[in-house]
Amino acid sequence: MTDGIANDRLEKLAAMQQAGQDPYPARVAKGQPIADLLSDFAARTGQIVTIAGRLGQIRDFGKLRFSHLTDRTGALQVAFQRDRLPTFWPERKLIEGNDLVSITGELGTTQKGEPTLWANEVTLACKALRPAPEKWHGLTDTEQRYRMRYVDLFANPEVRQAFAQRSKIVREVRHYFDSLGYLEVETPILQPIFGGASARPFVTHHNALDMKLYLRIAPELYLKRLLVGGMERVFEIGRVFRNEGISTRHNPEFTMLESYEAWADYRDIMARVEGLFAHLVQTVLVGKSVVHFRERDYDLKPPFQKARYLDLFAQQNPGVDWFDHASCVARARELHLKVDGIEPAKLANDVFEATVEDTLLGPIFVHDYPVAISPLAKRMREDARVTERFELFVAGMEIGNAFSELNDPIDQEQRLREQVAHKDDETPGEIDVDYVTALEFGMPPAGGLGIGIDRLCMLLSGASSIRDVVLFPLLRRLEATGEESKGP
RNA sequence: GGGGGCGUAGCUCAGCCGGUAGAGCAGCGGCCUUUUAAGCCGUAGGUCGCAGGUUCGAGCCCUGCCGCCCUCACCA
Repeated sequence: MTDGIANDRLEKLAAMQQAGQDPYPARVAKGQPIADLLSDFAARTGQIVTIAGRLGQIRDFGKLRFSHLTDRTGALQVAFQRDRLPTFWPERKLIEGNDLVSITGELGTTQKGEPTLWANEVTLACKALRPAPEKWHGLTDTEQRYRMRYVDLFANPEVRQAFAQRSKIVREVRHYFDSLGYLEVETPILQPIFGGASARPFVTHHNALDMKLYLRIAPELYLKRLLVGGMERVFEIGRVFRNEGISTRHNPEFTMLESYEAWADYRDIMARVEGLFAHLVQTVLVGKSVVHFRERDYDLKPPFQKARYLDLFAQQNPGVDWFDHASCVARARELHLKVDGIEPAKLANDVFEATVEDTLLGPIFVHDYPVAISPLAKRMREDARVTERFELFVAGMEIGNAFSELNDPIDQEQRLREQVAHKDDETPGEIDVDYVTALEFGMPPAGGLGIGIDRLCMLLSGASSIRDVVLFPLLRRLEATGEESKGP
């Protein structure tokens, strides 16, 4: 396993150990945040301070050497001067670029005016046995960046920044719902029956109970049980798992926000979504509501456009009746879509996706979806063929999905029964009877919402691939070779 | 699963028509007290993704495989 470890670094490590120095001390002098030092640097000139972090490449001038030290908040130049470091100087070469160090010294500037810490004391905090990637380009090979994200993160500051942004987005989403009196809850990830969406699940097994379990594809059915229980405003931000293809918009595990609010309908939830975006624009984007995503600009400042699902369908498919199977089949053939063995409702929706989705630059709310593709949504008062449901699209990408929740247990059971009857790989094999029972106890009228947090992050940070907002995207395991195959 | 692209030193990349494997950075040995992609001199570093094949000769051509990226399909 010494592959990639430079020999000279091992030699330096051995030299230090021989000299009685610990290359991996448990504790070193803690550093002050570099950003704090830089914020009022002029006033701090002459102060003795300690900073700690990773050392950059060293620029050597004989009796003077420069480097930069990076911590979580920023980077500061460090100068090592022979005359200031009588004991450290002879062994200065044992500490090199990419090592983690704690340095105490005096703040000052160089002749060129660069803020600099003039080191008086240097302590190795951790010897790095592998060098940093190339200083100018960083790590660019995408495969390496994903497989060794830890290197990507320290070598490419903009990557650190992107994930700091993700953290901020999640925090502000949480803050928004919190401020509306929603309770944050956690529901089962291991589920005996999967439901709440349409996707193939990951399957696992509990040994002690000898029970088949699924990793959740959505938390929906559990969250709505909480509405029955009187928790009138709840939300969950958590991982869901879908055993589907991988693409720039799909990772097998991703983060979903779901929220449910009693005594609200989908119109109220639409307002909540706009409120959420207004909040994110203000906090995360600091007022700059236009984001650049995949070669285009999008203004995320509400209010958003609205359009009926069936109107959009009719616009792009003139003369085609969504509810008439024969006419949808003809249109699907025209579009070279798969027709055989596809449920009529799914086929009609496939036509919608093929013809409409790409045109939804948005942000736009598409609303009033047909019942057949909305098994958990309440029917519209005016037209029982469609439901009170909307999806939010930006850049042709589905960001959110919401509806007035179906709370009629009899209608719900019927729809679940139909689903199971037309079961495919993505339908639960059985009805979640307990969920129907819960509805029988009475669930208040409510509006629910689901938002893909990863896609939201993509949009807000302009990342064109979901892998750029997921720290450790799923990759195929590399074939173990020889001794590397030995595991713990 | 289909189509396209890529894989060469630790990193970033060259490598022409098939003819001894290259550079920069990082490293190592020197010189240098104000650099910040420091500079200069010297030095070391390779299973060219893997396995076959064609050829006098393969990083380059052919076949298969592995991995990654893009794209289409799939994925409400």
